Amino acid sequence: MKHVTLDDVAKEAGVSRATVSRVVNDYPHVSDHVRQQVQNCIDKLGYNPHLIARSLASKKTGNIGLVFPNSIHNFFTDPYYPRLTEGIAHACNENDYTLSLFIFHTEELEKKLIPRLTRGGLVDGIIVQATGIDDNILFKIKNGEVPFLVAGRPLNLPEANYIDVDNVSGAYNAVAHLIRVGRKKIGMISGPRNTSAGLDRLKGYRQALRERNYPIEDGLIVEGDFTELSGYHAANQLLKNQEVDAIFSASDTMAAGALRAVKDHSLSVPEDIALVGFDDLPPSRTAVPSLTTIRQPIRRFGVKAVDVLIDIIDNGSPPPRQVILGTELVIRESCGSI
Amino acid sequence: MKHVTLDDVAKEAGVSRATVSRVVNDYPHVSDHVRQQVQNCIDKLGYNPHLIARSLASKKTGNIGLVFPNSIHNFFTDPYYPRLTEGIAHACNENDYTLSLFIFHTEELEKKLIPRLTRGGLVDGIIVQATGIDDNILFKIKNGEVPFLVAGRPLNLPEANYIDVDNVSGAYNAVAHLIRVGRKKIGMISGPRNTSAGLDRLKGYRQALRERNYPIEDGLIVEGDFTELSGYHAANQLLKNQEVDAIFSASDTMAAGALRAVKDHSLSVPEDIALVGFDDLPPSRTAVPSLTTIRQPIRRFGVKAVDVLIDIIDNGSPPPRQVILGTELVIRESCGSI
DNA sequence: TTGAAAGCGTTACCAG
DNA sequence: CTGGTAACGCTTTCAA
Repeated sequence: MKHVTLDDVAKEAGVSRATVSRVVNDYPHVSDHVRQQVQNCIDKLGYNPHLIARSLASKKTGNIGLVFPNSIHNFFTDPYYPRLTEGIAHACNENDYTLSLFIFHTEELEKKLIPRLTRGGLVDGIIVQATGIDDNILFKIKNGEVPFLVAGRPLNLPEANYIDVDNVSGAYNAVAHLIRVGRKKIGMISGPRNTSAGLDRLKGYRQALRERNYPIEDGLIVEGDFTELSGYHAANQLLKNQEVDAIFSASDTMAAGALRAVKDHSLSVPEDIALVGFDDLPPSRTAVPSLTTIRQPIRRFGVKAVDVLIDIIDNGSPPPRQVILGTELVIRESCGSI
Repeated sequence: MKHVTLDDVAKEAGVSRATVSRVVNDYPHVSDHVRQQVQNCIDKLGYNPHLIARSLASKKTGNIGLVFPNSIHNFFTDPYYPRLTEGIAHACNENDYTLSLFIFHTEELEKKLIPRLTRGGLVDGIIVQATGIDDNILFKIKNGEVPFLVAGRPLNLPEANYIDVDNVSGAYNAVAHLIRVGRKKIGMISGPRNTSAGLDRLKGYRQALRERNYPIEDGLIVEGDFTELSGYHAANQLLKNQEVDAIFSASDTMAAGALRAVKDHSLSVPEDIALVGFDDLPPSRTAVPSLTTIRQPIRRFGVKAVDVLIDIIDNGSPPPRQVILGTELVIRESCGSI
């Protein structure tokens, strides 16, 4: 079965190719009568526009690229990324864009594919998850011809278009809540200090303590890498060296590890240790005890990212788009306030 | 900065466009001397082939579509899908294909995009995750012009190309192991009976019992939907109505729920209840107790899927490709045999 | 309101 | 081994 082309329809309807094109694309300046007749032929022949040909002629690919650099090694371990991906995919479909997914596992793959991505006319725009200080992938993308948006505040390219959640105020609210419910010594399991999420959440923690005149001790802060296991180790360290009565974890996944560590120490949450996470991923709701956490609108984040990127594609890059989404404190059992 | 084209390079090198094309695509019949010279100009001008134009001329898009129909509502809740996606994405990149991701949340979206996908010349092939008996999306795709491969055994299209793990023998081995370690009454938390994974794992359970002359009782089988919560409810039901001393769960995620239920009943794993899961997802290793489970090679599954699809794309569809990957019993603490 | 024709940047065939 | 040239299927001016 051969592909039906614009020409076939034109011939069938006895009009020119241009006219059919106008009908397909809902352009004005076509008489109702002709439009109807052409539409009939389209239906009759089962015509579908050839998207590649359209791209070539119109110089728009209708594709958006989503890039995870090789610094993301926990794509499937942390539910955050799938959820983000889902939101972005959904929004792309809604906006008649196709989503191309690039998960770079190695630097070689990056080297090979970035040029193709940024100069190959493959995509109209790129969303890249690269907030790390050493994510030089951003510079490579920046040198290309394709507009891009960073998911998260990019530490090494402050002037780039980006979208992020308000990590500082989120963390601040988490810690402020722990103080409010009477906890005296609050430890923190931070994220990696070479990522903006890690840094900003730590900043919020410090801000809250400072504001209430709590001492800020280095020993109270242990760095994790957003994995469950690192949360477990960090919490162990905290429990062994410090008499904390609360822990703020920079992610739910690490909080799960912390919970495990607390139990291993024969302590209980929230009686002995109040625990607050960050993200509000699905497992946190069903955990025992259920986890108090900072909800970030991951799915909305994805949708908004696509909106902003499309705006950049359509309307040109400057001024820089920098969007911050709010968070929300979700109180459950683990903080001991209910 | 204008895009550098084949013509630009040709002019610069003083040869024809055709020759440059041959160099770019590593074709034979180009003298070493000319090849070298052209290559220099390519590097000098920073030429990158325009992939869309190439697609149009060569009638190959270099794109593979990965489709999750709207029946998949737990894309980000169950780590299985992200992991699969990652494997597929990786394999695509390795093979110089681009992966287009389609997550259909609604039937309307399916209606709108399937034609584009199967007749729009958007992709060279499709991998679709749709094994359910009522996944009519398969028929729509089948009616298109694009070769496709089903991830999992498609219940309603047995003659389709598909790739799956050996669910029957995997489940069989899980239950046989429980029998081997001396359990007498083995309950099962099954998957949905309108999916092949649900059905086949149930079949393996029955097979193992029958072979050892264990009675097969309906009351011992409770259906879940692969979510943690359904595992929790199913286990509760099992523990309330039956004196089981072992539970085989058709997925790790449901096993996590079962573990929670067992603890709620003040019973312990593995002393009172031996527990075996299916999948071997990362959290199962760090669970307390760690989970005995059937490991399926999810990542390899994705890689193999791409291999097979590319084979179909290159070499035509018949004969049907039906690939079954093996599984492996991973013995940890929860079955009580160590 | 419609049609003719010139691209878009490649590939692939046919001559030489 | 190399060059000329016709596709590929569509969009987009420009004229009519």
